[in-house]
Amino acid sequence: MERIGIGEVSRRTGLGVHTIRLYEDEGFFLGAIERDGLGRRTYDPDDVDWLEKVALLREADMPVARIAEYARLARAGASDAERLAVLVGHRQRLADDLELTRRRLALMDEKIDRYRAHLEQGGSGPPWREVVRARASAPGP
Amino acid sequence: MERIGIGEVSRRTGLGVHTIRLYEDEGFFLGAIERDGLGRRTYDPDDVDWLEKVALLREADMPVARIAEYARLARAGASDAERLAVLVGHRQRLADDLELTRRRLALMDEKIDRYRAHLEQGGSGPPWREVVRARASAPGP
DNA sequence: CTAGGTGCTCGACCGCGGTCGAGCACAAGG
DNA sequence: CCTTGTGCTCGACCGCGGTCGAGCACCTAG
Repeated sequence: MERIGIGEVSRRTGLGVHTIRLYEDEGFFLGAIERDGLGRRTYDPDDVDWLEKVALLREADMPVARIAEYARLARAGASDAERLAVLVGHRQRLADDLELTRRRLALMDEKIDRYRAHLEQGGSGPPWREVVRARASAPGP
Repeated sequence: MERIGIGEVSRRTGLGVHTIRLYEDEGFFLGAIERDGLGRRTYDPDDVDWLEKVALLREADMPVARIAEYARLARAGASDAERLAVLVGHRQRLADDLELTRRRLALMDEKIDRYRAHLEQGGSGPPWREVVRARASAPGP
């Protein structure tokens, strides 16, 4: 087993060294990361494989705490169902996000359509221009 | 024109008073909010109408800075196209978000499918169990 | 001896959008 | 007089996930 340094892990995974250390603090790894005689972290290729897996979960926007939980279950030898549930739980969150974004998009489309309709109907400006004018012509005390 | 206090605005819009003051600092309003003799903000119904509109933009997740820009354009009497562009720009961002979330969802689905396939194929655990076992049976120094 | 490379810890800072509390001022009403 | 209600400012704090820098230790090559 070759043992590699954090810089090499960074190069292989594309993660910054600060981030890798952070992930360790958050409990992402399956076991404790060993140190060499100088106190430097040393990783083996399995660590890197695992790290790439959890980094992929991050790319899927799984929250750090969720990933930590996932790793904790793996460490503790929890049932398959429990681990799977974490993945499925996040999938659900993404599905909800998708729906939320859809609604927001619909909202913007509605606003934009109204705006355009207003302009085409000969509106010389948005519905607020009058308000701005009123303020301009009647400045406060 | 009735002038109402910030508490009443809060009640009408559902926004917290802190938030309303924050929005003022961010430049959301079309004009300066007047104060009464005691230094308290007073709003008229037009302010509330406008505030409800920008709050709707927030519900569509438009960033505060973008809304501020939108308001600035309205104040400055910018062209319709400019104002519309802000809305359309945000619409685009939402469309991008939607696509991103779709990709993340696909990623999770793939992971989950793989996991399930692995279990059905008689795997007694996830592909990493071996790694965990190896660590457990050969604990470090 | 010095420079360069690798790594360490600790703590600050970033964006984002609130959210809260302390400590104050003032008015109305019992 | 004292309470209650309303509001003010200023600055701290939250979650989230990094990202960075300072100051240090140590090895190796020239």
